[in-house]
Amino acid sequence: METGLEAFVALCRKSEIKVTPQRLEIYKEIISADNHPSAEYIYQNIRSRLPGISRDTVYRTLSSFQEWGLISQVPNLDEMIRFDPNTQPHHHFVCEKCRKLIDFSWSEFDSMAIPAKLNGIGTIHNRHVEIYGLCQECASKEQQ
Amino acid sequence: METGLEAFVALCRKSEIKVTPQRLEIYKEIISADNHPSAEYIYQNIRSRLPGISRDTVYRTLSSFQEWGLISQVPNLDEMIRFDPNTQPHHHFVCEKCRKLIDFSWSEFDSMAIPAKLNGIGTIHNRHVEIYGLCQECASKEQQ
DNA sequence: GTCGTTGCAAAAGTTTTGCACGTTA
DNA sequence: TAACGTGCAAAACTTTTGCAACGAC
Repeated sequence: METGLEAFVALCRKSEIKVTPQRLEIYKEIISADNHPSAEYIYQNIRSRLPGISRDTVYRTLSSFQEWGLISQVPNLDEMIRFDPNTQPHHHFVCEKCRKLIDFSWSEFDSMAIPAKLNGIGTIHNRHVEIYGLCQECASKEQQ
Repeated sequence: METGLEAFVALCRKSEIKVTPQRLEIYKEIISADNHPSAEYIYQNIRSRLPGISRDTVYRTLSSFQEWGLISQVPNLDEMIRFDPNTQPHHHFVCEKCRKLIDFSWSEFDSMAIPAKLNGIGTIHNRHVEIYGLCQECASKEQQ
């Protein structure tokens, strides 16, 4: 925890990023929360310590932290909900550029034993793979 | 296509669900679109054929279709973006009830060859597993 | 003092809800 | 005709943006 904060301040000094109370609190909240918080959750939790903070500071700071490689976004397809006429369990290839989704099956994965570390984690219902990359169309456009 | 539509009408008749022009168009759009469309995409595409249709009909119909098992939602953690202080590639266990996320690594999966079917699909950058279930806390509450 | 950051306010975009009217069976 | 479905309008909620004031270095 301490180490994380110190590393943050050191990185800022080195990278000419200004250290502000808001950034410190947001960073502290993310590394101490164990639930992969959302922007709104962070905002609500910080308000008691920094009463004047505004939502947009939280959003902008999180966006900056991502840019600087301090945090990452939990993989999520889109901000929009998308629908699938295939109601059977299956996996997805996701084009990072055009967001096209291609279904595929992977029986070898489906029948694979789950890591031993997950034994006491709870009840497992199903599993899903997402493979990210560029689809053929986008990959060929990229080369031009 | 035809078969899908006929099956839809048959299911409706059997289940005392009313067949309306809006429902038919929305269903047709989903099964013919190859891109796992969003509600907004479906709305925009149907408007030319059903000029009077409203957004909320599309949303409510999609919600009904899900309830009836005709379509599924593409797996997505939440409507909100969530952040992760762990910037290394890793996988997630997702509790379906409290939405808690637990990180885990799975080197056996990471080094597994990707299905041959995906060979010509494009450029692959990375892959991510999501395991869905109930965490220990929620599973024990469930039993009570 | 300079320039990056912040707060405020407003807006954009997705999704939900209440209510009166229309339509299906 | 009875019950369900739809359209309209408004609202809730997450996220983004423009601008003036503030604060870190």
